[in-house]
Formats: sequence, structure tokens, C-alpha cells
Amino acid sequence: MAGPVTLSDVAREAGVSLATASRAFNGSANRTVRADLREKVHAAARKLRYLPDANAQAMARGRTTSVGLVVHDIADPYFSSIARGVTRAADRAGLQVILASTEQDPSREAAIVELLHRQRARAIVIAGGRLADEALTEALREALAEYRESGGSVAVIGQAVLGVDAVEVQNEAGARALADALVDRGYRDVAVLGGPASHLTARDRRDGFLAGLAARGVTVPADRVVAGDFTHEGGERAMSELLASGARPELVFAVNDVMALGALRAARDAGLDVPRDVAVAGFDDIATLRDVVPGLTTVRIPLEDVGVMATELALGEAADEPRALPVPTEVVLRESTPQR
Amino acid sequence: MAGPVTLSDVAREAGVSLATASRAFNGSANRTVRADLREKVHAAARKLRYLPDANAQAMARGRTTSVGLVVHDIADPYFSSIARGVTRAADRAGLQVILASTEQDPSREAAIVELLHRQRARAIVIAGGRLADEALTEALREALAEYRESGGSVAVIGQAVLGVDAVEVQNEAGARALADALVDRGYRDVAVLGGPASHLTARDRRDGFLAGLAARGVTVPADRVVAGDFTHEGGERAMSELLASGARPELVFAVNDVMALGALRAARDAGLDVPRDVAVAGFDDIATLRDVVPGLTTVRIPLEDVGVMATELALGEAADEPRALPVPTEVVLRESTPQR
DNA sequence: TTGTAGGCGTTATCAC
DNA sequence: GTGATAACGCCTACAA
Repeated sequence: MAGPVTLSDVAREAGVSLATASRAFNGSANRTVRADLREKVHAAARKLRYLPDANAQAMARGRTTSVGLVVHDIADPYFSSIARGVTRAADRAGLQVILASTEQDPSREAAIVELLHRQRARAIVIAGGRLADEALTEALREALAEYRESGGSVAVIGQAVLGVDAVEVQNEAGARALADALVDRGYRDVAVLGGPASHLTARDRRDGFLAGLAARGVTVPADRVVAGDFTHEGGERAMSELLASGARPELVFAVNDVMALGALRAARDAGLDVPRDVAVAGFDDIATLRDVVPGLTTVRIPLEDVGVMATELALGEAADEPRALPVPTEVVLRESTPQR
Repeated sequence: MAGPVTLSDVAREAGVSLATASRAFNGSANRTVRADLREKVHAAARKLRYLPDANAQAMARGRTTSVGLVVHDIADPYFSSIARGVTRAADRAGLQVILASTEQDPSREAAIVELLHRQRARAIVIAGGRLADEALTEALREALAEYRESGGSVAVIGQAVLGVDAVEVQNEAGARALADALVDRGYRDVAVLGGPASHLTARDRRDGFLAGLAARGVTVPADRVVAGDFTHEGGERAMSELLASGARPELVFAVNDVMALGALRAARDAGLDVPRDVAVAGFDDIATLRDVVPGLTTVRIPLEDVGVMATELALGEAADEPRALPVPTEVVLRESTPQR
């Protein structure tokens, strides 16, 4: 039973003191430690296959090398794309990513922040958008406040309502531009799968879209705006409801791509062809969907970049005032919304 | 400057010793500590908003609460689906997930295992399949051996060639069954986008597929089996090559869904309609693709379950012999390969 | 049941 | 430049 080899083992093997052994590795500051000794220590480390204990280092140094990432569902392409950016940025900074998922339950966010706080993560990136739920928001805000007081830094992707640095995707503007482009393509009779009523991102997209239509003189009856979960199933249900109500709009805008997929499914199940019988548009421009037929009209968000930005924001110099980084979006017209 | 509140602070506030304070929290063993004191400690902890330092606990206890997950690209739906299972299983076990990505570079796996080793992760789940590269495999094997000697446990998703527990997706059988089903649908003139030559999973699928065809008397000329990366771009390139060579097969089988998407793109760029001009099949049954039109014929892997299984395998009792859990697959026929 | 004290593996502050 | 030695925050025999 060898047991893990420690720095003491290495020091002994190299015939130096613990202190010298330690300095041989991280004494990059005033780089003391004589060259021959340093080499001896390194040789011993190699021989003994020494791997420093990151936890012990964290204790001694007073800071860890990990950043926390909070998502609602890592299997959702929206979050996994962001996660890619986060891991990339963290990797560049020499940090580890602790992945935490609420499993679609926003009320778990505060507890997860606490968890990450216990882990003493250096920074936390919260990937999910905010809800218009003051109780939840307040709980999260509190958890974040304590975390930050203890030295952690935070960036959120979404609305800057938590008093921390934020990467703000321009949902409203993007949706507005999409509406404009779709009116150009001849659509007038439209319905909206608007997501959860309290979901700020969903709301921004929905309202932006409606505003964009209104600006062109197109109004959407209230019963053509249906709520639902921000998920595939949510889109499917909302679309089914819509169709069951007898509505046969020319165009359906779902506030994200995953919902648009659900809508696609519901349309097919109802015997409708997309885009012949009904056109469909989404939001996000999920990579996996870019080459399907018919291509899904959507609004592109540079998700990976967003992940990188959020991570760098959280890792960077702490500013006095919370910063908000705007992220422009781009309308992508594809075959799911042909000219009519 | 408050500084993080420690257990000592809590003890002082509660008027008890450090030891008692500690026991008030985790003294579940012989649950000593008098009720009133315990409550006092908890009250003090709440008041001071004490959050135990997981790193310190890890040091003291000799084990962390984290499991490592190694993927090639978390944005790839294959890996993000597995990651979902891993986070879920870890969560159930009260553990954190450290997400590490090779960023598509298999040669980084060994270094990542070392990183996770330094973090003293309790267990490591390696999600990417193996390569027929003895040098790489050996490096990884060594890193894993040291990790396990120091008490860590490992599970790999893919081929059981590392001497550790493995979750083995039945790629060969699945591909064979797919071939069979497609011959039933009338396909005879087929091409295969076979992925990287040394990629064991790709190879199993390719060979299984070819074997399945052969069993039905269908042979595929060597020049109809083209290699390429295991990615979207790889599929796109391979398909382009194939088409550029003048080939116009009835059916193209890509060894994973993401490649099939790339192939779809290449087909479109070449002015071909899928499935009218060429049918396409993939492997994995990526969730995001389930509702696109035309539906992609593929072989379903219960990816989330695979993630759960691998995690539980790694977390469970260490067996004497490495275990191999087979995971059955299921052929899913959709519109991308209509009857002909 | 409670407190004292030693230890977990490193880093960092001192003298030497 | 090098080596004791005290932290770091917590857990856990051991003693009381």
C-alpha cells in the first residue's frame, strides 16, 4: 500500500527540505533554489510520479483553480454550446470547470451557488436566464452576495438583474429584426409560442417579435400567443394547443429552436407540412440543426463566444459597477419560412 | 474585511469547542453532541452564514466529493447527452462533476486524467471511445493506473481496452442490424462514411454495417468506404469526396449522426435531395434530430443512461476484475431511408 | 458528551 | 539559497 506520494516524499528522495521541494516547483517568484537542487527535486518527483494535491494547494494558497458553471440542462444544445465556451476559456486560464445542473428546476440555482461556494470556486458562470420571480431572484441574489463577499466573482448570461456582471444577448432586438424580415417575406398571419410567462428571455423574444410585427402594421391576436415550457415538449404542447384551437397561422414563431422543433413535431402529428402548410421560425441557431431540411429560420447567437465572454468577465478584474456586455444577434433566414 | 467564516468562528459564536461544532454537523455516526448544543451550533452557523470549505473537508477526510468527466467536445450532442446522465448520477450521489474536454484532441486524455488525479477526483468517467493508437492508449493506461493506485476508480464508455470498468455500446451489433433493416428496405448500392481509420467505435460500426450487408449478399466496393473525422465537418468532407469521385449510391451510412448531418449538407451542396436522390443513415439517435424532416434513420443509444451507468459503475464497489456492461442499441427507421 | 491535540499536503514567513 | 515551522480549515482519535 504505497498511498499517495506527497511532497515530503519527494523532498526526502531528493535530499532537500520540504520548503525547498515546494519552491522547486512554484518558486517562480524570486526564483530562488539552486539549479542543481531544482533538477534533483524534479527528478525525484518524476521518479516517484508525484502529483501535487490540488486541494492542499488550494488550502495553502487560499484559492482554488476551479470555476463553476450553472446550467439548466447540459443536454440542451443551448447550454452545451455555452459550456464549450466556458471550458475553453477556463482551460486557457488553467482552471477546471465544475459543472452543475439544476435539471430544469430554477429554484435550485441558489442552492447550487452555495454548493459552488463551498467548493470555493473562484468564479461562477450562471448560464440560465432570469425569471420574473422575486422570491427566487432574491434567494439567488443573496447566495451570490455571500459568495462574492467571500471573494468569489460571478457572471450571468442573461438579464442583468442580479447586480453582477452580465452578458446580455440582445433578444429583444434580434426578435424584432426577425419579425421584420418575416414580414418582408410576406407573412401576416402569425402565431407565437411564447415560452413561460415569467421567463425573461422568452418574454423579451416574444415582445420583441410582436413589437417588430406591430411596427409593420401586423398585429397578433392574444389567443395566438400561447405559453409553454422553454423545452422541446413545451413547444410541442403549445403548438398542439394552438392547432387544437383551430388556428392555422401562416407562420409560427417559437422563442427558441428547441421549442420550434417541438412545434415541428406537433405540426407533423397534425398532418401539416412545414413549411408548405405552416412556416416555423425559432431562436438560437443551434448548430446541430443547421443542416437539416428544411433549414430552420432563426436568430443566431454566438453561444460559444457567449460562454467565453462570461467566463472572462467573471475571471477578469472586478469592476466597481457591474458590467453588462451586449451580444448582438443575427437573423438567419432559411427554408422553413419561404417567401410567400 | 470579514474574510470567509470558518468553523472556528461558528464554534466561538456558539460557545463550544471546534470539535463539538464539527460534530454538530457531521457527527451522524454515533451521533454524540447534545441536542441543545447542536441546535446552538446550527443557529450560530445560520447566523454567521457559515459554509464549510469543501477543500478543507476533503483534506481532512482524505477524499473529495468530485467525479471527473472527460469528453472530446461538450457541444457535441453525443457527449452532452452522456454528460446529462453523469451529472444526474453524480448529483444523486451528492457529488460534483468536474468537466474536462480534450477539445477533440485524444492525445490530451492522459494529461486530463492527471489533472483530475491532482484534483483527487473520486472517480473518472471517460466518455470518448478508444483509438487504435498504442502509444496514446499506453499513455492513458499509465495515467489511469497511477490514478487507480492512489485510490481513484475509473469507468470508460467504449471499448474495454484500458483494463478498467467499461460501458460497451453494442456498436457492431447495432450497425449490423441497421444494415439488415436497410437491405429489407431495398437498398443495395451503398456507401459508407467510415470515420477515422483508427477510431474503434467508428470501426465497429463500419465493420458491423458491412458485415450486415455481406450477410445479405450485398458487397460494398472499397472505394465506397471513405474515411474522415468523426465530426460534422468530417462527414461533410467525406461525402463531398465521395460525390466528387462520381459515386451516386442509393444509400450512405455515416457512422454517427453528426457526420450524417455533414453528409446531408454536402449532398445539398451538390444539388442532391435527401432522400429522393440519396438516402442517408446515421448512428446515435441524437435527440435534437428526432423531429427534423426528413427524420434521420439511425441506431439509438440510450446516451443518458450510458452516462448514468458509467458513473455508477465507477462509483460502485471496486471489483477484482474489470467489468464490462453491454448496452444494447435499437434501429430506428425514419424517412431519410424510405422503402425503395 | 465534550474538549485537546495531532494530522491531512502545501505554501509562506521567518530565521539562519 | 535553504530549512524549520507556523498557518490554511477541517476531522478525529484520544483523553477527560
